[in-house]
Amino acid sequence: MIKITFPDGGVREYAQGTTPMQIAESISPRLAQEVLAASVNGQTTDLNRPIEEDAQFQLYKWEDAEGKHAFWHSSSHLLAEALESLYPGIKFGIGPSIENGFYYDVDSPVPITEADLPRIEKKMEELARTKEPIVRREVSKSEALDTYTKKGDEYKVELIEGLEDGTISFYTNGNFTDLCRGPHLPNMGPIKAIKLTSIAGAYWRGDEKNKMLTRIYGITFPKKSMLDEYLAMVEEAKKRDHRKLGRELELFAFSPRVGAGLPLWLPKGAALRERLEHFLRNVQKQYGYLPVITPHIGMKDLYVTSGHYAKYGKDSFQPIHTPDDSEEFLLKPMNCPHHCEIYRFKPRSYRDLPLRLAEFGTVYRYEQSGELHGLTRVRGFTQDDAHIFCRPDQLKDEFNKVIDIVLYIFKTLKFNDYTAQISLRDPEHKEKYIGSDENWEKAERAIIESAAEKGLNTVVELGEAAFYGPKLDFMVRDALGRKWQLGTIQVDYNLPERFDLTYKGADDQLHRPIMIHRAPFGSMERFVALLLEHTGGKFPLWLSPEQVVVLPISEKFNDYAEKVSNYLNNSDIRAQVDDRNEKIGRKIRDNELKRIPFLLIVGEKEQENEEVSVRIQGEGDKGTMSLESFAALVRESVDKEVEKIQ
RNA sequence: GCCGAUGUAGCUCAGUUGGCCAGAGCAGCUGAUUUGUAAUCAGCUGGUCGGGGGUUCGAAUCCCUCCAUCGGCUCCA
Repeated sequence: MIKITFPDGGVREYAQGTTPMQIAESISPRLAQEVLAASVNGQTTDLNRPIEEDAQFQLYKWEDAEGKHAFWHSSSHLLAEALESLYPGIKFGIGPSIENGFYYDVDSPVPITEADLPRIEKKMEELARTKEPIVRREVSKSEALDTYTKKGDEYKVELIEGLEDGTISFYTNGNFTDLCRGPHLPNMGPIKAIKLTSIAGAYWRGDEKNKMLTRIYGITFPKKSMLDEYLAMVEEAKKRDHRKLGRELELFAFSPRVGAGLPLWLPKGAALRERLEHFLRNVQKQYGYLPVITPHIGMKDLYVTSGHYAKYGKDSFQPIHTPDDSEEFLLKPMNCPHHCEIYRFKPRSYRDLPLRLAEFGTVYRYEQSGELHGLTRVRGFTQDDAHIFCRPDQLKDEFNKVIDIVLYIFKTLKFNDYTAQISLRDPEHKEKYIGSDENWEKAERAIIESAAEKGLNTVVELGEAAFYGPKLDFMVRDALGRKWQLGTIQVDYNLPERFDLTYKGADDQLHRPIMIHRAPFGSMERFVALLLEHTGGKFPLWLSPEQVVVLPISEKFNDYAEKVSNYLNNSDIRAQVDDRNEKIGRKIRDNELKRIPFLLIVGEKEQENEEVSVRIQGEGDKGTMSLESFAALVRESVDKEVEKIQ
């Protein structure tokens, strides 16, 4: 007998070789129906793999990530089986489960296009209906190699070559056998609703030097209704796409004549951006930042010195030449070298530090054409940049203060579901980075310690560091679940060395300052994009480009409406009058769709009593109040939204 | 940059076995209406069918090419 310990602490005895499925059945037949995967001693496993020893044990259903992944991973095998029967001679790369569904990378002798997806779906449905079992078999490395060499599948051969003997297993469903670690569903029966969502190219092993395979994405569910719900949710999310809202709310635009990836900020977008800048300037002022301004170009040599030219010169807008061709300039791709030169303006004392130089600096980077994406990835953008030059003993404190700023901003703007990502150097490829091992280790330690001190819930990513130093990035998802880096804090020992920055210490010796790069928004463009998607265009009152629109019932009350609007504008409230010759219902509708926070309806009653009739966006009619109390209401609402820094 | 798809009026979209002057709704303009809490009515304007080249008696429709956009991949100082 073996002892099986459950998550709630309960222990039951089973015969040696009992499978997770049998355990589930022994608990309840209903559970056995719903269970999708199990874990034994923390390792997820197949439901029909015998357990030989005492173990910690857990069953997973659809509600658990592990259950979903087993489900989707099996679905990718189902997709592969369908593909193999429809496209003889097709070769397979990898086919994992992902956050929402799964994909399989294939190399097909005939091109597969979007139009083929329904046919493949049908085949998958047909195969799933037979409830074919998924069978695991452990094989030797030589047998595995032999199988795929014979089949002529060079991708699988390459994968097997990288595996250790004794750890290799095959899974078979129907006529399809795949190299796979598992775990899987016992059979394809539970896969009831299938949707192949898209088809795309993907480099083999993620390396652009390799051949591009065809990647087919899909998602499956145990019930048709769940698929419908998922597809409806995706449709709903698309309505919050910042590119769509940006046009509808007249915030920003692009023009092919100006150039791809070069946003044009429309008046309302510019107003919004100005509010955000103003907000951040105030916060930074309280934290002792000093605003500076630097030019949009710099001599090429500046970036050679910083090391950026060697790394990114080829991927930048190419040099701007003087008329006589004697000198070369670069469109500023980053602000740091300019700020280093400000530091060098005069000799610095230890008493001057930390020196915090801040600039809303517009930079230009030649992003690959396929990478451009609305406001989130552009070729010209404005960083809410600052560089903190400090002594080693100040580093931790400065770093912590920057984290405070980022958290304050995220809290104020209600970005609650961010991920704090610590991006470290890839220890396998140190040659991709500049600077000494010692400095890298110091910098990485500083970030890890600060994040821990601030109680951040972090994930560590190796190989995601900047080439000059490690980073703490605040990642936020867009409406469709894609992750974007917003706030970033970076420790840099390298630029101070390259620019030979020094300060005179209390010991009368010259010392090297440490530099912190930081941008709480990341860039104004990306931040506004994410803010748009998170709010669906319903900005907090303090940020709304238009806070109040006054709607006169008819032309007769235009003068009074104008008077109301003037009063509000004099009280620092952004108000306008909608004096179009339209019925009140029409004006309400149009302004609601523009996400105006407050609508004031004024007619005869209001005019007589110096009152306004108030509508709150999305909430409807709130009744009548005096003009003064309405202004007070707006002021209070704004104050509530922006909590003071303690 | 790579793979695939898309591009028709300011916006959303009809229109392809190649064939009369390319359509609708919304927006815009003009007029009527003077309105009480999510679309008043009527008339009118607006398009080198993304750009260029080609095939054809004839191209929005077929081919080539460039540009832009979308979904991925790669990249992201």
